Amino acid sequence: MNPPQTTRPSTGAKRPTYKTNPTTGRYTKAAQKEVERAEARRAAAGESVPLPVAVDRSGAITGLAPAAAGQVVAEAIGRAGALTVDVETSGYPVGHANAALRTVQLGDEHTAVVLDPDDPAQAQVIRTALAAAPRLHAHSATADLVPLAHAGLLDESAWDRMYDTVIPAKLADPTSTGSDPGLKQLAGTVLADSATAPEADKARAALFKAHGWLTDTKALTPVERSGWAQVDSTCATMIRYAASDVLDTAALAVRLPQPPPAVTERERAVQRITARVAHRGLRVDRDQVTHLEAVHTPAMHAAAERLRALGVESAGSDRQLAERLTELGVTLPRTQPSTRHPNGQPSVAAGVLDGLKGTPGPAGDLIAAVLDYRHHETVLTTFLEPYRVLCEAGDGRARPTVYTLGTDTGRMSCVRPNLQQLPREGGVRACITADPGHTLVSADFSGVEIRVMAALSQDPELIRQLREGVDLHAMVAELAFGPGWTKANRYTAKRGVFGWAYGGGIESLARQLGVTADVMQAIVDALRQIAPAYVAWADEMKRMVRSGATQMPTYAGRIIHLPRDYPHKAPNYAIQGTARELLVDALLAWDQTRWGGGVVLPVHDEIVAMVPEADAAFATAELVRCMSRELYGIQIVAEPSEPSAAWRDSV
DNA sequence: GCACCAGGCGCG
DNA sequence: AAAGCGCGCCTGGTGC
Repeated sequence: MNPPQTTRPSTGAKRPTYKTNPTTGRYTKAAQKEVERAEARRAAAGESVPLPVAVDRSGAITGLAPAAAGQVVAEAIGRAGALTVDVETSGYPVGHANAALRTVQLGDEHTAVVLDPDDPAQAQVIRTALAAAPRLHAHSATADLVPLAHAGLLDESAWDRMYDTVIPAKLADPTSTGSDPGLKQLAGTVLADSATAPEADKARAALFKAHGWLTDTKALTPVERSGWAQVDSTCATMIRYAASDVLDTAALAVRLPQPPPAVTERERAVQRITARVAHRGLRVDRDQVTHLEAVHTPAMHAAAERLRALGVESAGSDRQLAERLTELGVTLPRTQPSTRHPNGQPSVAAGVLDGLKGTPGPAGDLIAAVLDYRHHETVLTTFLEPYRVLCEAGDGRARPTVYTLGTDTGRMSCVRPNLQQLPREGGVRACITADPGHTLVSADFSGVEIRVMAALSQDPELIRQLREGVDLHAMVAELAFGPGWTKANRYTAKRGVFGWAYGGGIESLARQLGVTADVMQAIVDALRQIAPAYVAWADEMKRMVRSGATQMPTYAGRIIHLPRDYPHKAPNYAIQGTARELLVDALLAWDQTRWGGGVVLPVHDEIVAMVPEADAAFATAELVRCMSRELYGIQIVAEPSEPSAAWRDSV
């Protein structure tokens, strides 16, 4: 093994020459400032050390030859029996023109080696180490494995060996790990004083600030503004920052409480399945994006014009809107009090405005215009524009990351882009398409919440209704509104039942539903009469939390951590968390079919999967089979959608 | 000019 | 005492 090189001072860029005053020979004021700024930047960056380097927990940096780096990594694998991996990128998503893998960090909790993947010798070290490690650790592994796979440094089979620290972190009681699963916060909470990441991140932030670079970059952030793209990866500050993630992740891997192996394996399996969409992506139909933009853009502008004519200059300003509506004689409710607004602010939310839609005169026109404006604005800015950017700045594919334990109930979440929140109507979903020769099949659980309610509470009446296909919401509507109940009454009853089942108060729900407290009370009385065992079960859940029992095991063995300070949330956590396990089981079952290796997208109670065109009908039937099962004697049922090359509206 | 918050809204 | 639940992303507005 080569002896480690000693750390050496910066060889950085040549210092620029500055203007001096010709008579005095001194720097001008502006030049003086420039000198100071350059000095501050150098100080924030620290010395520069060519990669690869090794970094220990004290932050000491040791320069290495590539072969020696491989040796240090091999020793870490030997010590830990696993390799912790982390990467730094340019901050742009894979597929984007500016996407780049900048450094790769490998090691254990004692030593992290920072490598430059652009150097062929170091790339080989990375490849060899990643292939050799019997186990891999990362925190939020998708962010590391996807860029590594795209750089050809590993393949998706690496998931078979990945033990993501997010899994034990999110399975643990959030009061012990903090609600934010981000590594910096988690390391600070779990590792306390021995954490290296929080301080390293502070230094990194100071460096970005000294250069005026952005931390929070978007797809359209100019590359010269992005700190992640611009920063010198060989400066001590970035080396320590990069290394700290490995050091802390490796430490977390051995310190986080380990769930039962069967639970861990189940979570690893579903993470592997949902990671495919992040690796391979789904094709965005640019023509559909263009078509919808051509509809929504002029409509939004027209609505903004109407708003101006009615006295609201800035169409997106809720404050101006509230002011104008008040001038026109409308009384608005107030939002929740906060530190900034101790009395709340006048609320102009859709729920409020919907109830005022019929107001005669300019106020009514104003409300109609703003609801119209908001709709078009949301569709354009939240969905269509980001999709267009994926086509123009990227390769036309959306590669969302699915967080399989994204929420405190255990539900999954989805980011960059969040394909779980696409409008059900209006053709936005059709922007997401299958690859040529393939089709999207999908199915959703029917009435899964009510079925889980019945399963958990074992309410005999709910069970009977589900078996006989009786409409609970219609029964509630009949009891609450009388025999002449309407479809609208049934919808109100449905919202009331779920709202109350999840802990809502009569007054607050009545306000949300736009009914009197008496009507809301009648809905609740009806539910109590129809499903008393369910109501008793919900009460018992809350009582348990109040008495300190906050751990509810699901049928799959995962513990749902009920929020100690909010007993009224317990029934919802139990139901939502149990329904999540049904989704996991369906994904695991789907993975055992012949389409198992393909791209899937879970959407809480729906699964979308890409399959070869010719298989559409059979695959749909199989997907329904994978989603169907029995839960505590209750049939869990799935409803297929028509297969299609583009994701279909859901109504 | 950036980071952060609140309100709002998309989904389940 | 009472509190519908869970998310992610957008804009406007504020504060540094």
